[in-house]
Amino acid sequence: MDFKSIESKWQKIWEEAKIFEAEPSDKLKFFITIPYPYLNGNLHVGHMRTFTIGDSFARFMRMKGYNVLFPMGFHVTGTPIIGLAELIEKRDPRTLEVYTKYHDVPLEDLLKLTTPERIVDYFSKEALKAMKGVGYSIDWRRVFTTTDPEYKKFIEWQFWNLKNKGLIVKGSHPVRYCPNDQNPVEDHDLLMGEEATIVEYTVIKFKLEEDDLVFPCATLRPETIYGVTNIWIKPAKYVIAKVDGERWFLSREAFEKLSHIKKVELLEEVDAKDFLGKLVVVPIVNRKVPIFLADFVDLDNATGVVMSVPAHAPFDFAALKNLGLKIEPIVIIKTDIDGIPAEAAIKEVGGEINFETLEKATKYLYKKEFHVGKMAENTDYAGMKVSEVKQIIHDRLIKEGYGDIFYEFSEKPVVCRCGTKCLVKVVKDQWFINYSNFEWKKKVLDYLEEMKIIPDYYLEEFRNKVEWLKDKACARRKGLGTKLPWDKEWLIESLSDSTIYMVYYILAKFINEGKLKAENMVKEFFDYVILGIGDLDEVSKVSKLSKELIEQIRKEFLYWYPVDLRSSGKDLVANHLLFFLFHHVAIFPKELWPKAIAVNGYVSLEGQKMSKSKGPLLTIKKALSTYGADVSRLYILLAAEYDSDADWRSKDLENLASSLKRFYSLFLENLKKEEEITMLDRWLISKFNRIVKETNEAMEKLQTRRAVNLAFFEVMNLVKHYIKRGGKNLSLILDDWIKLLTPFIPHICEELWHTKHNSFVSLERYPEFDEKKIDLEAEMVEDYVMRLVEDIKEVMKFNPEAKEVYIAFADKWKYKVLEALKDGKLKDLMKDDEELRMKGKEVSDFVKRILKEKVVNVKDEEAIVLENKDFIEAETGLKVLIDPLKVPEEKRKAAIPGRPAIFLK
RNA sequence: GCGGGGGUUGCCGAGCCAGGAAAAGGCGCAGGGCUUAAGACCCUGUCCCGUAGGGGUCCGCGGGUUCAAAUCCCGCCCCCCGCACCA
Repeated sequence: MDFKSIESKWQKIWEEAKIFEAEPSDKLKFFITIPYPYLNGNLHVGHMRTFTIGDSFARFMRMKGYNVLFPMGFHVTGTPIIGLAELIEKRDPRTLEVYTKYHDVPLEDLLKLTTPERIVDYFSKEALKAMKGVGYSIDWRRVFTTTDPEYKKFIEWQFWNLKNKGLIVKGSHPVRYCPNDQNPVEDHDLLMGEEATIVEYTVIKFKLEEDDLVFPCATLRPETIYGVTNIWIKPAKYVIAKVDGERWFLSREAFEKLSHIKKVELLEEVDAKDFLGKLVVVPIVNRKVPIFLADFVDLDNATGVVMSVPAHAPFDFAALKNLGLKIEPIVIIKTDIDGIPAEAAIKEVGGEINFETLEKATKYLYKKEFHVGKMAENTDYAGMKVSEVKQIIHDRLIKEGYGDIFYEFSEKPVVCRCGTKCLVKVVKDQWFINYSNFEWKKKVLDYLEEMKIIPDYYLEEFRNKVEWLKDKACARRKGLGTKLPWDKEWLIESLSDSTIYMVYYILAKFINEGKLKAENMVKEFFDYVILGIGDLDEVSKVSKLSKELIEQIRKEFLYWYPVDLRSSGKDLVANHLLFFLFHHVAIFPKELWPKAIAVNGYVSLEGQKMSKSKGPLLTIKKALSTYGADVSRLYILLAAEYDSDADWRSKDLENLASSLKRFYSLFLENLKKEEEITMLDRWLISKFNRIVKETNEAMEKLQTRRAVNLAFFEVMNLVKHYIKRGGKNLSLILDDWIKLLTPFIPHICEELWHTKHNSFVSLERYPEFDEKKIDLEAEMVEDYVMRLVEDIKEVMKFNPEAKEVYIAFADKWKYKVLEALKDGKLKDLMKDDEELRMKGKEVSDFVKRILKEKVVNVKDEEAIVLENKDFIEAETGLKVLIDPLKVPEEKRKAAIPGRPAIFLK
């Protein structure tokens, strides 16, 4: 058999029969969406995981009787595609290598992709091919690309809507910036320092006693201002610069950095030594403290001027000690530490005074004081928590004119791909989406409690992320996309133009049919169709669309919306999925907010992380050509559950492929008609029915791994057992088994289904649990036989020479006692039954044992053994004889109902 | 640092939310079958002990609750992911 030809055959037939094209009907609808992929490369098996989970669920719901809409589009807005086009144009060797080697793009094709348009065109065709090749049940009439003119109209409408609601604001914020490229730098544009984050230092202005020269000390612990005893500068050259109308004493590096944040003017260069011993005034505290020199001061960190708090900063403590200066540390934070905290911290981590221990001690103390520390009596905030006071003092300093902010990287150096050291720049007059808006957040938080999050522990993650979300810059200077309609200098950033586009799938069908054009898509049109606002006659007039069409679109929108499930990779939790919620909550009435979100994990390759830009990468194209669609689908569903990561291992794929082949031929070999129904057949039906139940339960929770495990492997085990036991009527479950597997391996199932039927199994009803099919008797009998075989085999270990096995069943009285015990009438029985009373001890031992062991309760043990004699003999290689007399008495006595005595000879 | 997830038998990975199996499944390994042979496939075994169906020790570490804990509680150690203006 050739799975690949089966797959393309059914894909073609499905497409021709249009069975996945969804139209409103009187059935219950189910609208499932997966985030459209970003097309700066070919789709890979990571995409395949997310899409396959979605597709299996879409197929499952379809078979459950829902009218399922599963659409797809392509995301191309933003900068990476432009960047890629430039790199290809430049014939960048690394890019050419990655795209030919990992993205499977033939070199001749790749070399042509020198413009964003060609890249979009090329990869969208490839993506379409790949997705169709996996057999996704997508309604392809609704496909679109985010640079379509109609899409831009939609985005413009969305942004006007947000703006009118006051959710778009202007502001400034710090970004990582390359002074050479004069552009913000993204992670993948970095040579070094990807880990670095932007840290906000508080700058505290200490003024020189004799004039107004400012010593701006940068600190992460503004609350320690009460403990300042001196300030430190490095014995080196500094500069004096004009900053905000003041004269600041700064390192040369700090001056450079500051020049990107605010207007600064270099006044003169000075030598630190000239300031040694001069006095400065500590703001708020109004204490005069001296300036000292210290080598540990880093000119390239923040301002290059630091304040000294020996009681709470191990470096300061050690430096003062080293200088032999008699300066008394001032303790201003209380924890459980006695004495001087900095000193204690140094002791705690090892005592040696060197850079490493001081670093460790600093970290230790910072952590401790931040979490459990309280401000001491000699401060303005006695008794308050350090964690709270920190912010209060920071704000107070700025408010009173003694403070400022300085941004710095947490790790250094941070180097751009061009080789230049990056710095932090504050971008001004930027457009933001006002996610920090309290009421907006509140609405989202409240709604989270109502919606379904899969897996459920992600609810907590979402709550936290909503709290944490700050305003987001939503516009850029560079990239593909839609211009901000009220400020055409700016392009709407790509995470912001992809938040409510699920609406667009409903419009896209009409657009692709040519019924709806960009020129029709005016504000009134969207307002009416999406929000139900406006007058139909008026809307028809300004949009130049017929009233019928407008009404139809409105109706279809209301039929399909809201989104019932958005299923996505976990990388989108802290960004897209949040924005998706925020924008829905802001724009739509509550009944149109999304119902559920599901999150799945990544895929690695033989234990290695995949990377689009560095490799390794396995494209869907390659996976399909190597393993085929159904094998890949089954594998990726099985590889991991929920958000845990899956590891793609070719060895396992191969094994799975042969299992599928076995399944395929097993099916074809067992098509023949049923013979008489036996106890074993009843067992098969009963057990299968249990699996049907569990598979349904698993799918309802989107546990595809569990579902596949049950529907394929567990059933396979049943079938193997059944055949080994001599079962002849496998066809009893085959139809249902095929249906059970259709969401996962639709092509093979469709092929096998058509050996007997003319319908599409993709549209059949999914098997449901049927209580009546549970057959406890048949299950018990099977358990009994297998237990007996197991026991005989166990004993065979000790008597490998045995030729025969003698079986003796438990004495009659034991069955009587068991019955009575079950009915709770054991006491009565013992009273009435003379024989049992005689056996007092024996009876109580027996009762103890059956309470401990699970008793298989079957009716006629002898009949069962006789019926299965052939099987037992075949399994054990022993001759089975029912002859109590040949079984030694002590063994016979040990027999209990359901577990006969056996004796090997 | 903050937040989320996790540490299970050689490996991967269920089970733990609803406490009562040496602990599913797969891989690997060993033995057997099949085959001219290899591969594939099928069967059996895979913590330790045991000449009778049994016993013992196990689920990051250390405590606790319980007749009973991988499963509940407390403390500790370690690992992974996110922290943005970027898709």
